[in-house]
Amino acid sequence: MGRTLPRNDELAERFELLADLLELDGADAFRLAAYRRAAQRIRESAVSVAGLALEGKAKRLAGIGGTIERKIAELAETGDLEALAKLRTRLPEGLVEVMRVPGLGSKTARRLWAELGVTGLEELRAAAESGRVRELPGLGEKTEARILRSLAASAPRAEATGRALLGSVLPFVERVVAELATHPAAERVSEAGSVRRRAETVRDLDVIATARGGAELTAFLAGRPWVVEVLAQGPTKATVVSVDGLRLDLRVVPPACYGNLLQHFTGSKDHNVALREEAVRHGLSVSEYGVETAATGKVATHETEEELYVALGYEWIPPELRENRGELEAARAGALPALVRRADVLGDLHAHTDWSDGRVTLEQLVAAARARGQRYLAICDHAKRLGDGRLERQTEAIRELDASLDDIELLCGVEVDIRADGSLDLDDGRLAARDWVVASIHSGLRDPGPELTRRVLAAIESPHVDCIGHPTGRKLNRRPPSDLDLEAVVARCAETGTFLEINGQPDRLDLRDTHARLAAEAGVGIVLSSDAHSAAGLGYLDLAVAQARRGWLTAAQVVNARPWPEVKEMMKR
DNA sequence: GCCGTTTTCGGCCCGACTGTTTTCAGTCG
Repeated sequence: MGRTLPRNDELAERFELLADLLELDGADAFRLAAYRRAAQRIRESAVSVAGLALEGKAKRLAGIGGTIERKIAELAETGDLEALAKLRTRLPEGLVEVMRVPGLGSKTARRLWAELGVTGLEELRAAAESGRVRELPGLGEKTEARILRSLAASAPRAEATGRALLGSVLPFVERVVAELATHPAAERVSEAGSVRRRAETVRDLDVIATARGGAELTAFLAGRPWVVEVLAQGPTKATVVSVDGLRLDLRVVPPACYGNLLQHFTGSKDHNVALREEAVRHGLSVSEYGVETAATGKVATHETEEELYVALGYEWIPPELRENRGELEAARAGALPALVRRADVLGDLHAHTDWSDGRVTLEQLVAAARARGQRYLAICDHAKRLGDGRLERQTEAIRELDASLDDIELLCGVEVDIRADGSLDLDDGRLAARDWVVASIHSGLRDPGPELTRRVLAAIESPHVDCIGHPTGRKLNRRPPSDLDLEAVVARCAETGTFLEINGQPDRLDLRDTHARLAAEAGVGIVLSSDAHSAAGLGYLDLAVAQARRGWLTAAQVVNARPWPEVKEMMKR
């Protein structure tokens, strides 16, 4: 085998840089948009796009044509792009950062370079501090002050990604929606934006409402005790900052176009752009205020999203699918999947107690699971904490508790480590006696892809391993996914009948949406897990369900959307 | 640069806000 192929995120980064430099170079805006669309498509792809390009198959991805396919192949073969090298000789690369300063853009950045010699953030700061920025025609004192504010604010923040975990904000948004709904002036209130789409991380929070008296409702929001700062407040809009530093936008809209506005503010941007482009081809112009028929100039409004999508020729599309990943075509054909719902999931197959690193007793965890209506629960404490006969004693405790309960079935599971050599940290005899076995990698996550892949494939070959836990080992905002060859893992899971997990821990959500979709389409059973280490942690199952829905999964593709006896029949052993 | 149920050429979502302007360009979501 020759050089290793560039990863999708590495390819995407190259094309994003290419687009930025082209923008600074004054290239046609549609060309830049094409590179950026392609970059996003590559980043989201569940399969190696470099691999596809070398086989001439990358063109199958929407937004990638012959030119970009050749450039991907060039990157895979030479490690660089001629186009990029050429631009670098013409433009200072630091100008990209200047362009990124809020309020500035490519045009302004280019002028700052051409007229003041600014080639990076340091020179920008110096130019602003010495009052030279305000001397350029079209720029003034306010712009100069804003640049200095942005530079001061962004320096310490550079480390953080600035995006909050869905799991950490969702309960808050739900509380805000409920609070607003209790106000007498409120009529309809809904979450919107990336939270409504259940994106794994979000930058800010959006809520929209209809109301008799918008000013009253925005004033009510601004006066909530958890609000520490009011950035804007008027009759139709308020922006506040919460004690946790979360920015929340409330928009109050007329009832007649509630559907149009909810759709608009739910996004995603890519979904809306694609939807509007398609509408234009049908002689319709879509905005947040309604749908205008170009020929007559008549504007139709829609009280609900359902009416809006139907008027445009689609089935209503669940928010989790609105990422322009094929949902518009499917909705037009009436071929959207019936997504798995929370109520479909009958049991939880991955939870911990204080027999290992959980923070609750077995009894407490089981009580919480019963309160949530779980019909079965697999106790999966770490094998390495269950030596010296503790595994056997825990088994007894689980069996005894199980015998005393008739509304829930308790399973003696285990989470085993996949060691560096691919072996498991529990012997075959004990593994065979478990009801359910999750195997996970907890070490060497930065090792080269081929090594990690060998380890996971070895675990898949074990007749006792039912499911691979948090397969890529990523921690959102903290640790990138490992270089595991997921395509190879998926293929072998499909052949052996091994399941893959969507781990619902807020910072894991692993598998991610596109990988789950790839695996399920290949016929691999997907297990939705809380990986709870506490009673409240059982609620992370909801996040796993959300991620599954973003991965287009139906109940039939979810292993634990079945009663336990049927799960047992699906298992490979 | 991509794309096609009019098109292989000529389109490419739509509106709000800001700062700097006398009518708009740039930026943002």
